[in-house]
Amino acid sequence: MLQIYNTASRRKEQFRPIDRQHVRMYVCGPTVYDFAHIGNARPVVVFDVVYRLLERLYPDVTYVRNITDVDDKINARAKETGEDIRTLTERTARQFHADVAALGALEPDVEPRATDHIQEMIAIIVELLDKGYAYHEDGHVLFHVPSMPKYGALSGHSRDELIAGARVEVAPYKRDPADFVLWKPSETSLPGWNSPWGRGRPGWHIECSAMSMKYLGQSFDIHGGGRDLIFPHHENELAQSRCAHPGSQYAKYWMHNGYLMAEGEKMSKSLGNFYTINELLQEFPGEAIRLALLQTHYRQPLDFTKESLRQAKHTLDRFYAALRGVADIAPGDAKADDVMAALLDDINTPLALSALHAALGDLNKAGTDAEKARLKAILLDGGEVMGLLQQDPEAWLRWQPTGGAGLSDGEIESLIARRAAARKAKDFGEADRVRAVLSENGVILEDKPQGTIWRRG
RNA sequence: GGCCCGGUGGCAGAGUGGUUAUGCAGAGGACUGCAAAUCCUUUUAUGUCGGUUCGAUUCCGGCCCGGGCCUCCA
Repeated sequence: MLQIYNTASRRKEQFRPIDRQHVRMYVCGPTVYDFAHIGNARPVVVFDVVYRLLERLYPDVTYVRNITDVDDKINARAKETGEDIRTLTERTARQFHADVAALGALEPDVEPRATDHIQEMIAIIVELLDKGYAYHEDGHVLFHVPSMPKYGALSGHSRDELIAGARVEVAPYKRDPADFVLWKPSETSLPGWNSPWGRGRPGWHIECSAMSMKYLGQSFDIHGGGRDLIFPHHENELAQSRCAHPGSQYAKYWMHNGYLMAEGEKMSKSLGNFYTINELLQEFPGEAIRLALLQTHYRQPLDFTKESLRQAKHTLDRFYAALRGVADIAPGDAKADDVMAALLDDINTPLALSALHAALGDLNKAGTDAEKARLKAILLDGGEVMGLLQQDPEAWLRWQPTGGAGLSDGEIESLIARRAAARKAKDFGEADRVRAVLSENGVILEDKPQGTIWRRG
C-alpha cells in the first residue's frame, strides 16, 4: 500500500486513488525561456519515479506535465535578445526534452502548452465571474480572495497574514490586497488573445487549472511540483478551480519536492553556481545526475555538488561492473521487494538505494548461476522503477565526457594487447608502463582469468 | 515582523522511544607478478539547553545556525 506525504494535510497518508482503475497526476512543468537548471531537474526526476511506481500499482495512469509558453519572463527574454517569442519557446522546449530524456525521465502522457488552451482558461474565468468569485476592473480580471472562506488552507497562510506582510504596493484596481490576476491586458507588442475583456493574456495560475481539468477532470489524484510553488501558485490554482467547479476537490494529494542548493549556496547566477542540466551533461552521464538527485529523499533539502555527482558516477560504475560480470546470464524472475517497500513509504529513494546496494553485495558474493540470475533480476527490476541500471553495462563503462581528448576504444584495445604480450613474456616492467599510460588517460584495467577488461574511470 | 522547512559520524544520507541503516572516504587483512575489482574485519554521529520517560537521536519547549515564503516578483 502506497503512502505519500500530502502537503494539504501535512502528514503521510494512505494513497487511495479516486478511481482505482485510473490514477491521474499533474505536475508543473517548465517555463520555456532558458536552459533548464538542476533545480528544475529535481521535480522531473522525482515525479518520474512516482509515475513509474504508479504504473506498477494501477492498471492505468495518466501523467500530465505542462509547458508554460506564455509568461512575462519569456516576453522579457525575447525583447532582450530580439528573438521571436515562438522561436524562443520552441527552441527551449526542445532543449528541455533532450535534457530530461538524458536524465532517464519517461515522457508524460500529455504535455499541454498554455498557448493551446487560452479558450479553456477564458471559460474558467467566465465561470468565476458568473459565480461572483471574480471581477473585471480596468482591463484586468481578478480573483476576489475574500469570496473564498477557505483560501489559504494549502499553504497555511491566512489572508490576514498575507496582507500584514505585504511588501508591494497594492495595485489600484484591486478590491482586496490579496486578490490576484486571472487575466490582464496586453499591449500590441506582447502576445495577446481576444477575450470578453479585450485583447489580453492569462495570469500565471490559470493555465494549470484549465489544463488539469481538460486532461484529468475537475478532481484528480496527485498534483506535484517544487515546494516553492505552494504559494502563491498552487494556492491560487486551488482557489480558482474549486470555486469554478463547486463540489470538486481539485487535487486529492499535493506532493512537493524540497529546495535544491548548489555547492552549499542558494543557486544564483551571480554566485556562479547555477548549473544547467545541459552543461552538467557535458561532464557527467545523465544517469549519474539522476542518481545524485535520488540519493536524497525528495522532501529534504538537497545540496547539489560536483562531488556528489562524482560519487554517483562511481556508485553506478560499481553496479554496472557487477552487471557486466553477469552479462551472459539471463535474469531470473525475482522482484526487488525491498526496493518497492521503500518506495511505497513516501518514495523513500535513499532507502530503496540501500536495498539495491544489498543486492549488489549479494551478487558479488553469489556462487551459483541461479543465484546470480536471481540477483541480477532484482537489480534490474529495482533499477527500473527508479529509472536506473537499464543501460548496456559495457556502454556505461566506456562512457567519456563530451569532447574528451582521451584514447579511443581501438587505441585502448591495442595497448591492452601490447601489455598482454609483455605479461606473457614476463616483462612486467613493460606491462606496467603500458598500464601507466592507460591510467593517465583515465582507463582502469582489471585482469580476469578470461583476460583483461577495462573501463573509463 | 509573521509563517514554514531543515540541522545525524571526515563527507553523503535513511530508519528508529531502548539493539552498529547504507554508500563514499580512512585503517587492517584475503586475493593479485604488481594492480584493479571483489570479499572479510574495523574507527568516527545524532546543533544547543531544558522537559516528559525507567530510558530520547526519535516526543515537547526555549535558544543557536542554515534555507524558504509573505501576491500580479517566478
